[in-house]
This record gives sequence, structure tokens and C-alpha cells, in this order.
Amino acid sequence: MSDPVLGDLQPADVRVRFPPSPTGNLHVGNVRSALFNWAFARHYGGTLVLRIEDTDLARNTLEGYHSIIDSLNWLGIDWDEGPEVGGDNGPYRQSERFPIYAEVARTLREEGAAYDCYCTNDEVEARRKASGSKNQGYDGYCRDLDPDQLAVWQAEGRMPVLRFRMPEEPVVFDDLVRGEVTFLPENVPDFAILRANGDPLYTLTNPLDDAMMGITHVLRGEDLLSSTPRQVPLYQTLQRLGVGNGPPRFGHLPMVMGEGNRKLSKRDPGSGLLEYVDRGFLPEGLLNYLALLGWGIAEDRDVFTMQEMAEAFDVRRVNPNPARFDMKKLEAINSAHMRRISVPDMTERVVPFLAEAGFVGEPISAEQRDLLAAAMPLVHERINTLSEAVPMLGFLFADEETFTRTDEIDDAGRDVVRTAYDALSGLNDWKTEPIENALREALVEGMGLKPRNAFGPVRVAVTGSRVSPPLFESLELLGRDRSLGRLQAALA
RNA sequence: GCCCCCAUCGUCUAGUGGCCUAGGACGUCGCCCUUUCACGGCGGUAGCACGGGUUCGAAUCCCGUUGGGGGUACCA
Repeated sequence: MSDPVLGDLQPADVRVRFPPSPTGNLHVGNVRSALFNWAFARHYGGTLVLRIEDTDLARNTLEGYHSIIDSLNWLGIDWDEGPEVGGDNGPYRQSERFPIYAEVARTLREEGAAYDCYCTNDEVEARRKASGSKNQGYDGYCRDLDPDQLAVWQAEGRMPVLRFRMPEEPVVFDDLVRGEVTFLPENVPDFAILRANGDPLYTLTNPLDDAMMGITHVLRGEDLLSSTPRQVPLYQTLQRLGVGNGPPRFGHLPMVMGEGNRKLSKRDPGSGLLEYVDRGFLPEGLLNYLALLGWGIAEDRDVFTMQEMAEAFDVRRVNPNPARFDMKKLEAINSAHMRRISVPDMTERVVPFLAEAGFVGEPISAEQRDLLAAAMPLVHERINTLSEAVPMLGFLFADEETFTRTDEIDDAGRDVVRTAYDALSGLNDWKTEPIENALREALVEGMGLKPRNAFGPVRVAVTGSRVSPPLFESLELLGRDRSLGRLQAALA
């Protein structure tokens, strides 16, 4: 009995692809697709192909292309064939494949699998109204066009689109996440594969390239489910013409929904990958969360690594329901990964954020690095994104001219700070423990304050904020002179 | 309108006919820990959309209804 996912393929023969369009910032829905394809390929030891779908010359940019490459690198999603790495099935950018598309389109027309269509939308619409048909889309008028009519249109200078001729039989396919899906022919009209100007359309290039690149499995969003019945006969026709091995197996992943219970679109805040990069999320955290949208590693576990996902991934276990993107859960998963990475690792990753904020140089100096390394253990369990290190640790790197307090100290607080200054200025051993002892003695015992009220004003004076790393350690790291200076400055 | 997909706590989900007085996670609420914040610990809250079947037995199978989503281009 053949494997339900592999059929008769060997695991290593699995070939999947990720085909983004370079229209800008990668969308988190696309990232989810990339991740699932990656996990699928890695699970079987197969091949992941990256293909750039840039046939719409007007909308695609070089920046978009670089952004895709950079984003995938940041995420840690690697591909085996495609731009930057090469492969035997290139070119991998559709803009470089136009001659191929033209040639295949010509063959399709010669074989009668596709035909010229001169109709305008208005004409199609008018015919539908006249006939009272409930069906949407093209009516097949030009399939067998009257030569006289053809002559008239050609004399008008009309240029035809090339349309694929859909078969009369129902299209049935077995979706890896949804089971058997059937479309009746009256609901799948003939579709354009070439523009009137001769440029190829997605409807042709996507299946054709999949066929030529030997793609065995297509894992994509559910929004493409209804284009599948058009593609299946195209794959079959291509195979008949000697291109590819027929339709791949499909798996349509659940849609990622935004807040408003709508498909998460590019315009929605929170839909672009770069936002998460900038906000200091970890790729591990984002990817882990995205995996949870439709898949789970185990009943009682939801934090895992990409490697663990690749090992366990089974496309048949993907849930078909659409999933709402939940920022709170993303933050929680990301936090879990923040606690999993080591202190040195986190130190490394935090540097660009500190540099961006102007607290450290680029590159970071040796002294700054030492200070950061010493401070990192204090915060690695109290920040939930990398960027939170900036407000948390900035006070250590700010020089005394630029240091500012973001929280206030009231009159009562000034008394506390004054007492703290007196207690600390006589201290010889500037270490955490003696500092704590001195402050406790002076403020808690001496003034009879609750720890909260005793240390709060001191914290604000020294770190500038009511929220900071632990106070006594912070004082030690800041050093005697700067600490005392800031306490004094707070009294002015 | 038409076609397709989907349907368990607010959200993501476990559950593949009896183990379910439905489990976990996030959120939320309360408590504990505590020098702030964060972490951590403990406890609570909340759900099988509805109606028919099938069956000794249904969250689980079937049908319908309702609801939600996607598609319906010379975009991808």
C-alpha cells in the first residue's frame, strides 16, 4: 500500500516550492506557507525550491526581491534550489523565463488545448445577461469562433488573449488537508493564460514552472483552493505534451485571519514580517507561533524549535480551520524562546537594537561589550523582545549629558535620594551586597520605609525609570562615580 | 448571486463512537513570590452553533439549517 502523502515516491524525491512575488515586505501568511513547505521538505529529506514570481513587471521591484532573500535568511528558512544557490531547473525568476512561457503557449495553441479569445468583459457580461445564466466567468464564446466574426475583430485590430480550454469532466483531487474536493465543469470556465500583449499570466507560469521543476507537493493557502481545478487539467495537458509528470499533490493550508475576522491583508497592521523584526521578535518565536496556526507538535506542548517541527511535521495533521492571528499568544511564545536562548546569544542579538538607539557604537566598543555582557544576565529573563533591552539597559550606556529621567521623583522621594546618597557616598566597597546593605540600613531601617518606597526613588534617580534591572546590581554596574552623580543630580 | 472550504472555551487547539462530569496553551480574574519590571508557583473563569437522523452509546458518523471564510480578473 502506498503512503498517503508520498504515494510511490521515495522520501528524498519530495520537491516543494515557495513562490513569493517580490512586491515588498513579506506577509506573515506567506511566511507561514514558507515554513510549512520548509518543514515538509526537511521532514522527508527532500528539496525546497525558491522561485520568484515576478511576471507582473509593473508591480515587482528589486527591493522586493532583496527583501525576500533577507527575510528568509533572517528566519532561518533555507532553500536547496533557487536564486542565490542555483540548481538544475533554473532560471528561478520568472522574469527570466518568458521565452519558455511563449514557447509552451504556442504549443498549447497548436495542440488546440488553448485558443485565441477576442471577447471584451462587456461582451461576456452582456451575453450572460441575455442568456440568464447564473454561471460566473467566461462563457467559451471563442472556442469555436465564426470565421466572419473573427475577421471583423481582426480588422478592428483587436488582440486576443490566449485561453485554456477546460475539459467537460468534473475535476476531483485529494487534498492533503481537506480530503476529496470536487468541482463541476460549469463552475470552472476557460481561463486566460496569456495577456493580449503576449505576456504570460500566473495561471500559466505557476503550474508550468511547477511541472518543469518537478514539484511533487504544493502546500499553499486556502485562497488558492479554487484555482486548483483550473490547474489540474493544465498539468495533465502539459504532461501529455511531454512537460512534467502531471499534477502534484495539493495541501491547502488554513487562512491566517486578522483582527477583523478577515483574511490578513497587506494593509493590515501586523501583517508584514519586517514589523516583527523591528520590534525585536525572535525568528524562532515568530516561526513557532506561525506553526501553531494550523499545526501542533503535541497535545500538551506548544513551544518548540524549527528542527523539532521538521522532525514531527505531518501535513495530514494540519487543521483546516482558518486561524485568527493573536498578538498576545505570539508574544507569549516569543517570550518562551527569549528565555530559551543563552545569555551570550541574547547579548549578541541585542547589540543592533542598542546601536540603532544610539546607545552603543557600530561596531560596539570592547568596553561597551563588556558592560553589556555583565548586564545581560540581569535582564535576560525580564525582557520579552530584544528591543525591550533598549529602555531597560540604556541608562548604563547613556553619558551624563544625555541621561534623562522618564519618571518623576516627588518631594518625599528626594528625601529618600538624599539619604541614599549619604549612605552610599561613604561606602568603600562598591559591590552589590554592600550597596544593598547600606541602602537597607539607611532607608528601610533608618527611615522606616517599605522596600518599595525606599528603593523606588533611588531607582528613578539612577536608571531614569521606575522599571529597570535589579537596583543594587545596576548601581554596581553603573559604577560609584556615575551613581553618586546621578543621585546628586536628582536633588537639584 | 454562484462555486468551494470551514465549524470544540474570547483566541489557537486536543479529541478519529464509550477513557469526556471535554484536556492543554494564550488571554482574563484571584492568590503567592517580590526592591520596580519580568520570571516563576497555585487556583478560578469560559466551549462541543442549531435541528434531525445512525447507534446500546455521539464533540466524534450522515443530512439539513445557521454562521464564518475564500474564490469568482488580460493580480498573484
